[in-house]
Amino acid sequence: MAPAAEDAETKRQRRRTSTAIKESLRELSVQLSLFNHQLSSHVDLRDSDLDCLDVIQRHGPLSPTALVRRTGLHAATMTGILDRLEKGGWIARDRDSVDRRAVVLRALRERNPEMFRLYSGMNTSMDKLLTGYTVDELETIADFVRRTTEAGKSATDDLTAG
Amino acid sequence: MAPAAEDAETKRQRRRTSTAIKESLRELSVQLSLFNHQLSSHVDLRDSDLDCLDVIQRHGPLSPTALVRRTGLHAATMTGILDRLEKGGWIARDRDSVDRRAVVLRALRERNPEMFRLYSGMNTSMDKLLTGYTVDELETIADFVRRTTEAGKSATDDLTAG
DNA sequence: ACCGACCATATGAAGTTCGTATGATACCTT
DNA sequence: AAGGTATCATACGAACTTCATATGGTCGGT
Repeated sequence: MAPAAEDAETKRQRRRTSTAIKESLRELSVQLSLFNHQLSSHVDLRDSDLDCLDVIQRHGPLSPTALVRRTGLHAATMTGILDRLEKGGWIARDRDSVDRRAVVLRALRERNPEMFRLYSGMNTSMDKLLTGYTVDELETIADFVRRTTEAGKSATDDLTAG
Repeated sequence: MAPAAEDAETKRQRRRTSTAIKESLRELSVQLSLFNHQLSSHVDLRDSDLDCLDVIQRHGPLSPTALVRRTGLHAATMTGILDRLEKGGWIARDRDSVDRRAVVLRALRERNPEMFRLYSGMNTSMDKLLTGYTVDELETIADFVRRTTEAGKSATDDLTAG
């Protein structure tokens, strides 16, 4: 925890490091986006398709409308994304048993090994990188990443609305 | 620093936390990509355009070819991206004074305030979030973000080549 | 049983992507 | 110094993607 009061030098350092983190985070974002782009082209999908696939895997099963709300993408665009994901065998579209207008998106597992292989370089690098930290540091990092994701979600929602 | 030897319980915890970090990182990546998408549409650009703009701002001035190499995007696609960035007043294309085939890309500052405003929500959230950490924790985080970016760069290059 | 709301997708215009072609310039080899 | 090859940025065009709007089916309240 940060102490109740900090001396001037500490405050200066805090400000400098915070700025560095925010700048690096933007650079990380760019780099991950380029990584994602390479990933996409290797499996014959567009960049956002993988984003949607990830949401379906993580938070599914869910409906196209729910996915539209969560991602902020256009509904008609989503139909195209889901067409590609379905054609590629990444997801299934099931009819909702209750609401017959609705569709339920379910992630399939068939192509996971293929995906895992594309991730293996990044995965190995991360494992190596993480061994350099204490368990306490790892928990700090885990917490930071989770909370930054939350911040990203709010910021995205604000832009989607505004 | 991690101690030379860890007991079994600590090892278990380390493994669990590392996995959590990697999973959260993927989620962060998705969230940042969706944020980036909203950002892009607000300034009438495509997602990758902002990635390229960021690289030009951070590592420029540089040539289209250098940018193609750094990002792994297709050269013909890059022409389109640069057309949009130039038309929008984000960058200038200067002729290289030495190599007359070449072009040098230079970031302009005119629209930075506009961009800054779109970032302000995320920026404020991050500032709030970061006050919850000690200076030592902040440095751990800064280091982690930098090294993860490096890992991402290598992993991207591997996919681009392979 | 109606009616307004909602769900997913169809439609088509405008724009994007990417393999390949082009024209200009640089540089190496002899 | 001239020829040939490589490299630079962009043009071209076919295939595809995106998105505003339209459509047809289904739901739920009254």
